[in-house]
Formats: sequence, structure tokens, C-alpha cells
Amino acid sequence: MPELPDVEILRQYAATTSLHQKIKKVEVRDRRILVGISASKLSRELVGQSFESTSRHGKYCFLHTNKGNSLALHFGMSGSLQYFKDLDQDPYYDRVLIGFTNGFHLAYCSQRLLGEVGLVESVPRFIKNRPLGPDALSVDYQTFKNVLRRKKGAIKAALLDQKVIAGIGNIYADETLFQCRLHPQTKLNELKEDEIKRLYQKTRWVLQTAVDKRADASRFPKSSLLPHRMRGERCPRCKSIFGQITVGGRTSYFCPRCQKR
DNA sequence: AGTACCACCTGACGGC
DNA sequence: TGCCGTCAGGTGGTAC
Repeated sequence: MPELPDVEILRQYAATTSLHQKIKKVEVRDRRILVGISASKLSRELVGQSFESTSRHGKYCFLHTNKGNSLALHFGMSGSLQYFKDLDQDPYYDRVLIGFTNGFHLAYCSQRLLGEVGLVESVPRFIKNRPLGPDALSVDYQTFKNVLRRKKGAIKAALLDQKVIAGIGNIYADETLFQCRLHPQTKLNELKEDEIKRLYQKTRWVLQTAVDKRADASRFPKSSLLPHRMRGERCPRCKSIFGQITVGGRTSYFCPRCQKR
């Protein structure tokens, strides 16, 4: 699931449940999820510390410790967090379990193991090294325009490229392009200034709406793409059957009539 | 540089 | 019922 809005909801969840409590235990249930750190080192670094604040950049969530380093979480296609008390409530696919001295636990869950858990000393350096582009919800218009102007290929491929803009994933990219009435394969260098402006505004609207709806795409207005994003469904504007093509290796839904090339 | 394809994983679903 | 191919809201590497 997790694109920017989902990760933002998970960040808020961690912030309301897991701050200011001393970490008693860290259990790595599947070490394939760890990136750049061993299970024993992760445990050594975290036990005795506490998470004091949270942040997010694109699809990454960070829990900052009192020591100054940060737990970095990426949720892949199937990750989530669960905060609970009794171990008999331990969720399925729990890959990393953090136990606090108050008896509660924070579980990083990931069915498909496509995410990552790591520990970083400096979040800005981490973002720079990945590298990740500016966060899709915090980026200003000038920066947004500049990074897209450097690209030439299909607009959807650029929106999905985390090095360009961080946070947009497959379904919110589809919604944004539907809102802008742009075909997913539109070449970026064909975009006029006002189309880039509109793309910027719609990107923000889509992502902010998704956060407001707690990342539940089915709660988008009936007039948008997401509630209808299924094979054989029709465009809410013109009733054409949605087209389905592959762009940037991902399935794209679009209205063949409203979103001409 | 852009794109297409494979790989990493697990599970759900439809067709036969 | 069971097997098989395909697909899933992510990303990195490779080869053209």
C-alpha cells in the first residue's frame, strides 16, 4: 500500500503511540528486512533509548531517538505498524518488534518483505545519499518545476521516480494525471508552463486529500479516478471505459477520451 | 537519458 | 479441489 499518504498516516500513528517511552527490547523476527545494520547492532543502539519525535520524507518514515540517530522505515508494498500491549496480539508478518518499558510494543509488519528497516545517523545525509528528490507535499512550485524540467520522458515515469519527487506512487500518480487530463505517456518536454503549474497543484490536492481521508483511496470523490480504478470501470466524467497500459513498468489506468496524448 | 525487463517476496484471484 | 499464470499502491540493477 504505502505511498506518501499511507506513510504519513503511519507516521502520525507512531507519533501518537510510541514517543517518550524507554525501549526495553528489540526483536528482529526476519532479518531480511534490515538494511545496513545487523539485528544485534540495531538492538544495541536502540535499547535504553526512546523515540522523541518523528518525520517523513516521501515514502520514508523516521523515528528520532534521544541519542540523535533515527530509525528509518520504508514500507514497500505491504508494510504497516501496530502498537499493542499483550504479545498474544502480535500481528501477522511482524518483522521487527520494539518493546517499551510500559509493557507496550510497536511492531513493524510487512507481508512481502519488500520494505526496509535501518538506523541512520543523519536523515538529511540519508536523503542526499539515496538519493531522494524533494518531498511531494513540501516541495515549492519553483523546485517542482525545475526538477521536472530536467526530465524528458513519460510524465508518469518521472512522477514515480523517487529521485525526482519523493512520495508519489502508482495509484496517486494515476489520480493526479486524471485530474490534469494528461495521458501517462505525455512527454515532459511537451508540457507548457501552465500545465506544470496545474500538475503541481493537482499533485498537492491529491496527496493532501488522501491524507485527509486517512489514505483510503475509496473515499475519494466519485468524480475522481480512484474509486473506479478497476478493469472495465468507466470514467466518471465521460463514461468511457478506462484504458490500461504499462508505463514505467507499472499498470496505468487512464481515460482514453479525457486524457489524450 | 529513457525504457524494458528481471529480481526481490508473499498471497489472492481467476481460469482450466 | 488443485495447479498455474498473473497481478499487487515499491525499488534496484542491468542491458539495450
